[in-house]
Amino acid sequence: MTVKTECVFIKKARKQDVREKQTRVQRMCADSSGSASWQQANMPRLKSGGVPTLADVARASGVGIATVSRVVNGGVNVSPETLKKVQRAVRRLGYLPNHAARILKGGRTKTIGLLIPSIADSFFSSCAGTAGEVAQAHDSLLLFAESNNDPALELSNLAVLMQHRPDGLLLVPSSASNRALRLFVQQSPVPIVTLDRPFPGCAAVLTNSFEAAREATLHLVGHGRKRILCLAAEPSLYTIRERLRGYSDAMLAAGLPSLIDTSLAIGAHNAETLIQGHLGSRTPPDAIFTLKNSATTAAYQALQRLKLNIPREIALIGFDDFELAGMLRPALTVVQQPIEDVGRRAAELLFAQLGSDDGSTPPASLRRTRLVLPNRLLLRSSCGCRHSARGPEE
Amino acid sequence: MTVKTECVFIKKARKQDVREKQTRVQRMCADSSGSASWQQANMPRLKSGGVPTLADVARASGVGIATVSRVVNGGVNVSPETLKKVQRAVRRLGYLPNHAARILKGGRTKTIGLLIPSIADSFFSSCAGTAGEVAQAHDSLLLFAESNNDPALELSNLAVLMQHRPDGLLLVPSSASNRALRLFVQQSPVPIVTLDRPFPGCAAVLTNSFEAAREATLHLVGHGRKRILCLAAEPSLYTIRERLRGYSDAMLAAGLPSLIDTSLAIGAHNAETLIQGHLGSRTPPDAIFTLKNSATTAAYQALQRLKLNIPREIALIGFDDFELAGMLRPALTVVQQPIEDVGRRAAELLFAQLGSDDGSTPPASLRRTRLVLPNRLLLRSSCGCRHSARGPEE
DNA sequence: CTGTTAGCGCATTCAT
DNA sequence: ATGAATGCGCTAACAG
Repeated sequence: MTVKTECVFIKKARKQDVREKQTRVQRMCADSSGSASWQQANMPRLKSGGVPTLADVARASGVGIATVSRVVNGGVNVSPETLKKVQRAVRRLGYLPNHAARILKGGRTKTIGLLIPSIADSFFSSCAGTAGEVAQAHDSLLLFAESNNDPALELSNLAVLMQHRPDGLLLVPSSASNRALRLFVQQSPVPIVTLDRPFPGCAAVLTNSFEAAREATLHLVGHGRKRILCLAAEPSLYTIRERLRGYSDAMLAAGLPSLIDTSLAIGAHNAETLIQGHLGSRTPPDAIFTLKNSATTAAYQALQRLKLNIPREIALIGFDDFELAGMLRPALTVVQQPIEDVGRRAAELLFAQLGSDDGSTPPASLRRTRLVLPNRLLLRSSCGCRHSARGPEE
Repeated sequence: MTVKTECVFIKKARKQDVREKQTRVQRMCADSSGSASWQQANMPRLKSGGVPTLADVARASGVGIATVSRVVNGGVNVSPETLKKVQRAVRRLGYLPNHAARILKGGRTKTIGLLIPSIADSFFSSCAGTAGEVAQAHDSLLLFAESNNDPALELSNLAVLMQHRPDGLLLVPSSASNRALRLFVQQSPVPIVTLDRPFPGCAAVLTNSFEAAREATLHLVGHGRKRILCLAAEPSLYTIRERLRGYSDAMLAAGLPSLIDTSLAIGAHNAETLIQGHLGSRTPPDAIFTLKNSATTAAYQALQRLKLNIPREIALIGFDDFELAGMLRPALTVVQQPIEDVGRRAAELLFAQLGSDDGSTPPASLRRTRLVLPNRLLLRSSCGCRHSARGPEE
């Protein structure tokens, strides 16, 4: 017994040591009188050392631990007096329930994992924003991780994410053919909703890239453009592929030859050389359709430098709107994605699958839902349209 | 005993029920032969029902629970054979350590709380991005919450955040005079680093708003501008106040009258009316200095609509660079903030305070560190400078 | 090298 | 209305 006492003491001492850095109040007990009451002297030492716990509040308010728990969880079956008393202690000690302990009891963790290529990308940060709103409405927090579109990183970060036992997952899969990810999805213990790109076995919230690209291309065709250059980077991405498909489909339908260049890399300089190359060919393009925001700005920039008149000499349509697209000279015609809706709807779909806290089982059909949000061709000037500069959205 | 058995059964059944949605494999035990071995029939049911645990892996690989733990944590003091055996079981079951349980043992949670006004704001999402990189380097995850610059929301979301016991906090305080937040900071069990705005008692990573605003204003003065209108929204924010101070200081030094309008709200339309008002006055401005990104674009837009020539009729300098600032006609001169550094340095500072996992106590001086990163006046054309269109950064 | 065990803080049951 | 006791999954301190 003495041995055990000794052990306990050592343990407490260590813990004390560890928490010292984090602790504001250090109720000393070095002066505890003798060893007769080591337990009494010890108890408060340990308990008050770190972050306050239920037990601390219980002791401070002179009630049982269960009572405090009841108070914290809504205060049912607690007499008004004790309620007050405990609440005061809670405030005084700055008690906050330890989420980890709650999780361990098996309930929801009230967190949603969000795995996206990059939070610095405005597309994804917008999604994250609206998804976060929805999460907040469900009293949940967002747990972020980035994949950089790198399947390996994606997987490892996914593992880290899952260790935190999120209730569900919002995912922008780097590739649909990722074997390991596929496996993970199949045996995922929590519902997964993908954004922007589909993944087999997952619910998904997408935009109709194909149709929008098709429409945009046909719009250029309608302006009499014959040689429409389609400029893109990262053709491995689902959205890019779909847009390429839409472009090709339209060109085919119009009986025009597809001009696709997916060799565009990051950086405007490359774009300029690249575009210059195309312009110098014996059959130069009379329009450019860019499939990505960075491509759009790069192309615009390059055309500016080359002193080409937009849209007279060469028309331009970009995929994805951006804040200043309407402020440029000429204002850019773009395909506008309902970005914020993507994040919001995805989060809503996820929480729908989670069900309403109680044991209600939501319809299994949700697990395969595929939501395709419509894009919109935002006509401004760069496509050749005569655009009044005073549109409502500028 | 029978009663207890009954209870246990019910409990398991409930848990089973709850986890049913999340479970892929449902090893049935409804056909378990008789009730003689209900416990045996029950054990595997529970254990294999939900997410696999250490015990599951232990059973599957025929070793003890501690051994599995050792394997998972680096595999020291484990024979090569058992190592293989356990690792196989881990993979087969798809075991992932339950983070909550680890937390409960008192260690680091490997999460950093990030409380920012809005993740959709490119400034903060960039910060978040680099902060996330740092976190990832420290094997940590970012836990996001938004405040919308609303002290009340900030506080409540802070509470939610803290329940997850992050190891530290990255905070963009909505206001330095928030009493409750002050109190929280004082007794926070974890280190806090603020970004973009200081807060008493916290380490902070800022940019030199005052000096930069002063410099920008003086630059306009140097171009011979006399009536420089300073346009801003949300003058309650620290950064805006500092920039206003810098502007005023410069104007005073130049012997010019300060023209400040902080009534700018969100939305370009308002800006136009507002600017029109100023232009119609008997002493119209010959330059505008905007203190915020949205103000800059709004002003630019308004000037475009009013057909005013920039910079001939009116010069423009904005605070905060943005992607297309160099692509506009004319290219905008702006104060460029080291946004990504802010996030990175703040995170680094936080982890420095956290110490290197072991018990090493980092210098207490870190807790009060105030890092002021230099802004840079990026001269383009809108200020009146003759700007070669082929600068390296365009 | 390996298994057994004691809590971490909490919600929950059961007994009062 | 209240308190004591249990166990969630895990790590760390032991005993073999």
